[in-house]
Amino acid sequence: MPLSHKVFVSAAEVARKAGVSRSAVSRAFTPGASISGETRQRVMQAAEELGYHVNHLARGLMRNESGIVCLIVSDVATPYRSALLRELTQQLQTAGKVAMLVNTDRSDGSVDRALSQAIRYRADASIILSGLPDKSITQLCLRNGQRLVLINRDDDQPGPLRINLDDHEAAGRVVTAFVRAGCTRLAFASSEAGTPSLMAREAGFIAAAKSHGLDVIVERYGWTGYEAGKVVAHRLLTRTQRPDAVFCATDLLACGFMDAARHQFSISIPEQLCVVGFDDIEQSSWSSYQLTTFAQPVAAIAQEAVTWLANGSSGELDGRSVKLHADLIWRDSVRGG
Amino acid sequence: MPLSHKVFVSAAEVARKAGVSRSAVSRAFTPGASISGETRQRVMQAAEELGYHVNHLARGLMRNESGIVCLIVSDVATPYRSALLRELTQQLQTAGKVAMLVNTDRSDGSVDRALSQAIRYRADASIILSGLPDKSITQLCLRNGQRLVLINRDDDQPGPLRINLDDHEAAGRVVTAFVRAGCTRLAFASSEAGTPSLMAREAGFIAAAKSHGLDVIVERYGWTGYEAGKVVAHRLLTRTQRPDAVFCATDLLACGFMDAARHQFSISIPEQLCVVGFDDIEQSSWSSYQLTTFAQPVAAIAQEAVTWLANGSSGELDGRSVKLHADLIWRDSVRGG
DNA sequence: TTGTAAGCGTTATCAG
DNA sequence: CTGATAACGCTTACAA
Repeated sequence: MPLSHKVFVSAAEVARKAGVSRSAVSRAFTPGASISGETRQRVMQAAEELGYHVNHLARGLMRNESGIVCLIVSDVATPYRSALLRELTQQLQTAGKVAMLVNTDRSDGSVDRALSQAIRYRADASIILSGLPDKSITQLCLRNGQRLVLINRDDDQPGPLRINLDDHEAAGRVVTAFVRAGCTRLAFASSEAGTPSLMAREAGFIAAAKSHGLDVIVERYGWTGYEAGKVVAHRLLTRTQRPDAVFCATDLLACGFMDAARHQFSISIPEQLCVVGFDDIEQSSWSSYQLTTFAQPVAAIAQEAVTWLANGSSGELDGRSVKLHADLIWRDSVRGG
Repeated sequence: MPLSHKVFVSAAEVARKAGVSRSAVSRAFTPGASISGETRQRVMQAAEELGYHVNHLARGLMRNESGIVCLIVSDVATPYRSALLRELTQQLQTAGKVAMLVNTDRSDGSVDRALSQAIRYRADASIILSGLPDKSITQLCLRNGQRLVLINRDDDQPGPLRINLDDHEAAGRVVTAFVRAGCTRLAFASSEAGTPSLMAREAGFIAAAKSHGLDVIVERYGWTGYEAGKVVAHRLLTRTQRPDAVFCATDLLACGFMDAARHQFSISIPEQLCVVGFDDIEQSSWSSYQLTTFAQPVAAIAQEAVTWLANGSSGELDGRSVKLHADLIWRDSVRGG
């Protein structure tokens, strides 16, 4: 138990030292407040000497605005997730907010518990990168004036800001690329996670293939990571009719897939097999992979979220649905780029 | 500007609905408080129905303990950093704390600004993963009862908990491995970041080499990442006396180094060149690299930090220095593992 | 522009 | 075990 006998210096002490009232101190630290330059100077100097910092807990209590934005995410250590996280925290900071990071696992109610945490700390908003909250808790947040951003969750509840990519359409472009490269035996490599983005990519790929008169072999395994890519590669590449083009739902999966294809099956990419991924993680640009893939517009996603948060809520249900474009980055894993 | 006309439900409302006093509500939500099972029931039900959540801003104000721990870090999107971040946030959460994430850049005073943020939110502690704070602000934190953890910063200020690895000694083990593999032309590949860990690895490597009567070629470039590894590889591998063993200060650097060596210089690893890295990021275990490297004991680091925080401060200067061991993970980038 | 005073939602203290 | 009351550190009418 921390005894912590009242250690932080308070505005009252600064006021006393500066010879002004507490309100003056408060005003000195409030951007647009009506205070004379001279008193502000005096206050600031006293604050400096005493090492005073405004208590944002108390300020948040009064203003009914904590400045905290809660980031709810699982698998933080994953390249795409951590890139998005970096972008989000940075933009949040420059917007004068502070990020609270809550890790979720894939267990039931994990996101709901995270949102409760956000409510307890009276976060101004929560940004959800993983999982989907229960409808009831979403309502609770909204009712309490806590704003919600759903990234790549493809939900249709009104209220939250929903930021999504054009996964379906992007997947169609993969088919075009494969067909142009002369591929005919298409496969889709994915995981069993079944997230909206994964489903959309799969559906879009299959639909576009069908319009070209082509079938798609779909293989899914485990969680969307490197290892899953290897497993799926084994399943796909030991078939009698081996595919000559595979769209991997994720770059991480694609890396595992390529490694297995090359090192265990001695298949050369793109000569014998074309591969496309999704996310454009850093590793995709490494010489060992040079993966053709779609770029997650992380900066744009973060900007969309942060500017929406910066503009105060205009009504109860000010949530919109934003669809962002994923650019195809051509590298060397598909013939005829 | 959010109008947010007092939306969150307060303890008073719960008290009224449950027909008890506010204190009863408070007690119902305080683990070891003296309250009868029956009233707790009544309170909890009313709270449930109203959607009440304890306001941690107010609680923190009273208890003088916010439950917030501030994580100060740059380059969050980097594999090793994000892995440590995941571990830290998870363990913090299970310890009942909540993580506040503050991103720093490499500019001057960046860490100090981050610490100010931590102070404003009255964080119970700050964990610093990058950079080093100014001595004055460190003192300010300590004086205010805010605890400090420095990870891999190798500082000697009293007060904070300092968690470091045995970098120097580990680097010595690399030399042994290289010598055993029959290597004689040693090189050290690093960046210009000049962090304590990097310096320790370099010094340890050179010292151990000298004790074997060997010289070390040192090459440093830019910031510690994949690209730097490629640049350093170019410099090292175009020498007339090409090294036959290189210790890379970081796995990310090693990946870039290996890719350049193999794809641009057609050097085979480990036959013609032995490589060792540091960190054991996920990519090091991928088939394309199979890098022999040192494992950062991220779980142990996080545990050390969290348990120290959990045990309340026993005095002003309760900081200790902890030295953790980095295990050498043998893979295929060194001959004769 | 400034000071006074009220109030934000809690918890701690102290009677009962 | 329970309820009133006084803090906690701040902001913000309101009045001067």
